[in-house]
Amino acid sequence: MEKNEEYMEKFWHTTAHVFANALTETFPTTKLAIGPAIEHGFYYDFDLDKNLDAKDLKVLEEKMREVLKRKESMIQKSVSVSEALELFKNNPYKTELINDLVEEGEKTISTYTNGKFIDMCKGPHLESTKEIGAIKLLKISAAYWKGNEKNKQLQRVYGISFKTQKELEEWIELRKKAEENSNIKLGKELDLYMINDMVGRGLPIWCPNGAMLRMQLQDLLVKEQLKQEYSFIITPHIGRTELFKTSGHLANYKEMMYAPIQIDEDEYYLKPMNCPFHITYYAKDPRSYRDLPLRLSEMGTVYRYEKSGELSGLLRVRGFTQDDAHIFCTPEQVKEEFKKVFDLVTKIMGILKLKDFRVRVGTRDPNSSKYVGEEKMWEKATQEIIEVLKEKGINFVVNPGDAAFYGPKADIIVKDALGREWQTGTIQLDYNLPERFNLEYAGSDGQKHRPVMIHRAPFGSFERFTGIIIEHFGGNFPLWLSPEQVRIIPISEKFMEYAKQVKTKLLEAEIRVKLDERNETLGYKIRDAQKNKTPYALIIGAKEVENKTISLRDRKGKQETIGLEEFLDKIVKEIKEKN
RNA sequence: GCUCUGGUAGCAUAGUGGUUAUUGCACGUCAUUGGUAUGCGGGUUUGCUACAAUGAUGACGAGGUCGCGAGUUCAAAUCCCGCCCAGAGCUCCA
Repeated sequence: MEKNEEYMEKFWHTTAHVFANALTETFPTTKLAIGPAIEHGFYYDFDLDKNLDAKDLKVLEEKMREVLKRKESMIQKSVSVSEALELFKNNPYKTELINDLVEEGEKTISTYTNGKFIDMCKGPHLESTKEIGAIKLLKISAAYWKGNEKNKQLQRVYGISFKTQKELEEWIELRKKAEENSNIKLGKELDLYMINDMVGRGLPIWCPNGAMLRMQLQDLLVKEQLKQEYSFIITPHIGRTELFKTSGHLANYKEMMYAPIQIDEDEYYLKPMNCPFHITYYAKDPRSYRDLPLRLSEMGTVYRYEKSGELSGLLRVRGFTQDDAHIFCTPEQVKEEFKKVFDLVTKIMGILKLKDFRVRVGTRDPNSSKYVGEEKMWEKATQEIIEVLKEKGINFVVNPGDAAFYGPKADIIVKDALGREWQTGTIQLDYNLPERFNLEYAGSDGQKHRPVMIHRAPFGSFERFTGIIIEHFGGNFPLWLSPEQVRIIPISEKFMEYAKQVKTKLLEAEIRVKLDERNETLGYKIRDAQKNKTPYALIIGAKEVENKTISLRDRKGKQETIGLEEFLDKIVKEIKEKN
């Protein structure tokens, strides 16, 4: 049933009409806005003076079933614009939509009728509502009319439907499974991170397991960046007002920054970005074209104000560490540097089995004044990004108006193991900041020139990226990434001595290993290792001690007996290959 | 910030006005045990096979001003108000 997208769209769209029908019958004062089918199910936005709650949803579900029992046909009818305006004269939203359509050149308006209920809609729909056998209303939320925060807030109800009750139940079951993978749930279960009220919202503490995971990701980045001749620097978390004034952050980014801190006679701001500090380093010495490109990297912690409702587990926080770098180069080097960044991204995502990524190019919104710098520079920068993407054969879309205030950007969007898409990293070209800070280098002609900056963060932030990685792997991290790689389980205390020898040997080989010394049953300890998603459990008993072997059990339950040395070779190789 | 739903021990839960707030896991002590999680069934033997459900040896112990603060009441985890926090969604975004 899910396979035929076109059919499901019709199916859910028709269900949306059934919902609207039930809604208007229950609450006749409802003013309907729009109600499309979405990837899984449908929603309907409407204006109603009463805020609906969960009880109302139950009532509405019942009403929908009544509507469905009538088994009405969906009848399409095109009417003239004036007829449509008359038909929907009491509904300001439909009226606005009709006027929009007229502006786009439409001469007639399409409507659909089932029974007594009529809605403006271009379709297509099912022939009859009788095909819908099971419905469920999922949640209520607020949504802005036409998606604009400035517009009136409407109520939105999400729902889904299927042909049979069985399919509905299967879908609910599937949804539950996806929830099992949530970074919030797994973060708790695997003791990866915590968020504490007293510390503050949006400010996670990384627990040892999570910290290890993050350090491994960082290690991967550091090593790959060294291969591309990056340098690393470390900068402070706060800086004086003057710095952020010069950078333009106070003029363009202030609503994302926290209130200043008074220190002696001066005002300091928590840094929302690392760029001003990196630029300051660049400006320290006179630069020559021979120094460029200068690739400056920092795992830089920044603080940004996020509206309270936007915070979510590790995915959206208020203090986070970016895998930041700024590449200072000549205008001629921009394309080459851009290519190298994409090579880095491709390589790293490949290692993390996130091969299916695409790029969204954010360009300037011609009608907005929030940007700094000349239009010509923007055009050049945008052009260069697109050229590189085309040359590399990377999938991309252009999203006008999505640029940073200092330059166009390319956001990286990855698809995880469950097929969900996440925005992770970002690459931004910047012709503006070098200008504002009056950066220069001496060219081969002996003249002063202006360098170009590329801001880039392949992961975006360790917080968000780790959150995505948790969900992507469902907690079953590859061996090299696992906080605990091996758990040693002796069958009884009698074998503890050999177990300790094995532990020492593994520790010497830089393997993250724990020895379970608790006085619990073998079954309990095995179960515990499996629950913790530890890649390998080593069971050690009389046979193993005698033969200098270990009994190996992976987290899926597969077992084998192999020699200790053989195991060491195997695991070291596996870690090195990052499989 | 807005909408809805929630907040009971480390985690997960029961409890809608009436003694000392329920249960499981986790934690501690002791005991028991030990070969690949547990339960039940089957045969035959000490290792298999089939089915089913789910985070599991026993006893004891410890753990909670029921998110916070006012209010209603003889009596509040329970009803009312305010605030805080979380989740989902809108908007925004690394």
